[in-house]
Amino acid sequence: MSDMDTINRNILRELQANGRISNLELAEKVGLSPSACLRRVQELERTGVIQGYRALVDRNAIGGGFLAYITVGLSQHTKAHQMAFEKAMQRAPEVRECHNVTGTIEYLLRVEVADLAAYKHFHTEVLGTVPQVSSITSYIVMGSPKDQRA
Amino acid sequence: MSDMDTINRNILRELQANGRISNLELAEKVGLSPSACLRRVQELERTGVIQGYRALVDRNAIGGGFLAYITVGLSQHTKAHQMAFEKAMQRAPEVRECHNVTGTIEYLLRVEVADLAAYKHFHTEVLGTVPQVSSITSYIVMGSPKDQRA
DNA sequence: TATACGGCGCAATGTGCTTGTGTTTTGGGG
DNA sequence: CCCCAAAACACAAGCACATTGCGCCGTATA
Repeated sequence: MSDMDTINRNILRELQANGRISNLELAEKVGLSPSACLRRVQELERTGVIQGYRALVDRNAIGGGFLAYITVGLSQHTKAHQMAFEKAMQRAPEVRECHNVTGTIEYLLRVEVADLAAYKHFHTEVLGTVPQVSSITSYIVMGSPKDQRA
Repeated sequence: MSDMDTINRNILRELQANGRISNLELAEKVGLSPSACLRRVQELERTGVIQGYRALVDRNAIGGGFLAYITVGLSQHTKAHQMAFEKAMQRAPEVRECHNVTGTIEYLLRVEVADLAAYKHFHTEVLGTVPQVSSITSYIVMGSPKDQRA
């Protein structure tokens, strides 16, 4: 296991801010030689601390300008029903995140679609056709004052 | 504006899956020469379609193993109060996302902390000290069957 | 103190990025 | 149907960077 010293924390912070920073620049920022820095990054990747790298794409530019969070309650809480629901969410491309949560409902979804019409389609044709869904509450995102998704 | 043809869509798809793919490999996957591919990527970056690159870090490895979504309702809906609340969220490092949403509440937060104790601290010391907060509902994430955050 | 070990810096090598240039393709008008 | 202009592409050279082997040093252990 790679120990979490200050240098590693700095490396992760820099890579979270800019995943494509060159190893040279990264090494300088954290105060290491390029080789030592690279070895630490590779170790972090190998041990799974760094799970991968993603490009951040503007949703509006690719027809995903409509964003909503949805809470979903199930009428039955058996493992089989949960698995069935989760499978359905896996298949739906509009669903970007599906969290199993505590509270008055069971699931919290993040849904990205092109527009309100597409959202209605998802709401009725996708969520509406999954059995055991007992409650659906939509929270349409009007803006995100803070968004550090990575 | 860079037009969204099939090649560009493929480029974005590949970069969302692997933000550090080499330009050579990316070019081969989308069926272009390396130079043409690089020019398209640069154009996408220049026009803001690609907003940046991030490393995906395992939260458990850096002491952020406790994840929750929180819905927040305000007692007053004036612009000044909203701004004050958003400012407070900007300052709180535990808050990774803050969405302004429609519905029975005003805000949806994504909060990442180390453990339940840290969560309690955030709940009482941070959220509890912001005026105009009238309702707080926590949805603690037990698992994420699907997570395509990027 | 001797020794083993882990982490680091240095240097050389290979790989990929990057840009200028010529070529091909595409679209509109004669 | 052909021609021309503009955009997109492939090719190649130069260069920067990633990558790896090696020796050094500082620390822990017996």
